[in-house]
Amino acid sequence: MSRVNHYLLTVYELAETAGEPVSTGRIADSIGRSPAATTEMVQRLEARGLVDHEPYAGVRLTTAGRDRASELSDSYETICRFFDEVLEIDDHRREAAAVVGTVSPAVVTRLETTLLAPSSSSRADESTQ
Amino acid sequence: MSRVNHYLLTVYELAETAGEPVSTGRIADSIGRSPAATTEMVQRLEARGLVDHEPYAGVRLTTAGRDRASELSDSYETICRFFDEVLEIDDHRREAAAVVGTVSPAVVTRLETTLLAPSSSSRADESTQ
DNA sequence: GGAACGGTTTAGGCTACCCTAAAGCAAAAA
DNA sequence: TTTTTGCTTTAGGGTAGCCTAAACCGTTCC
Repeated sequence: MSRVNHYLLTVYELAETAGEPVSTGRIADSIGRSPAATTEMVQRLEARGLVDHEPYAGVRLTTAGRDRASELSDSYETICRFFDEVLEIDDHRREAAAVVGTVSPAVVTRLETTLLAPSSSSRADESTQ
Repeated sequence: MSRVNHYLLTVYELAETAGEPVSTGRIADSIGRSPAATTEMVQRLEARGLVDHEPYAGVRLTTAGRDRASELSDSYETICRFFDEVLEIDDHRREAAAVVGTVSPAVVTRLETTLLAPSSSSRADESTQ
């Protein structure tokens, strides 16, 4: 996904688990980039109105940022489940993170449908047999 | 996919349909970039040993380039079919182009399996009913 | 042969991202 | 209160990709 989306989703997840404000260091660790690169990207997120950044303290999602991150998170979850349950990919989280934001909402919607109607070849059947 | 892969696959497809050498102008039109950007990328492909570039004439794939492009093409076809036949995405070519090279070979392999065992909710069943 | 034309390449410049090193800040320790 | 410490930000620099405008090349046409 675009770098911006990746950072935004990361902030969202960290905010959910550890609360706000989220420090740039935490984001950097989580996303595997240098603190400097993270500060820079945080400033870009702020310029787009997705987060509020208080220097040396951390960031908080704006309403717009939270909304967008939430959608991203839903898409991520769907893709993740598809990779895990249908395709049985070991590293489904990484794979999902790579494609979320790359595929259109239409693809995500159709994947959701697929998850609701499990194929005869998927592991998702296990619970229905 | 990475830009390099996108250009490489495009060269491969154009070479298949119109033969070599492939002009940079053709590549530019096909990929939707300026001729200048295309020349630049062609030089990068050449630096990586994927194509031979004769200035003002065009490019020819090297053996390494053709091999890699061929794999890319197979992955693209698989993803394309999945998006078309299983997810029924209208713009499946564009969507597929966006994710090929982003997902791992493991995902492509598993998608192939899925295509061989169509789900009850997919259009792929039409031919089997 | 020479000029005009169309496609190609080079020049110069821009944004997005990333890094390391240095500077800055705030909170804890002395 | 001063110093130390740890995290954050800024400074400076690099690569990938893209663009427009200008220079360039080969071919075609006079």
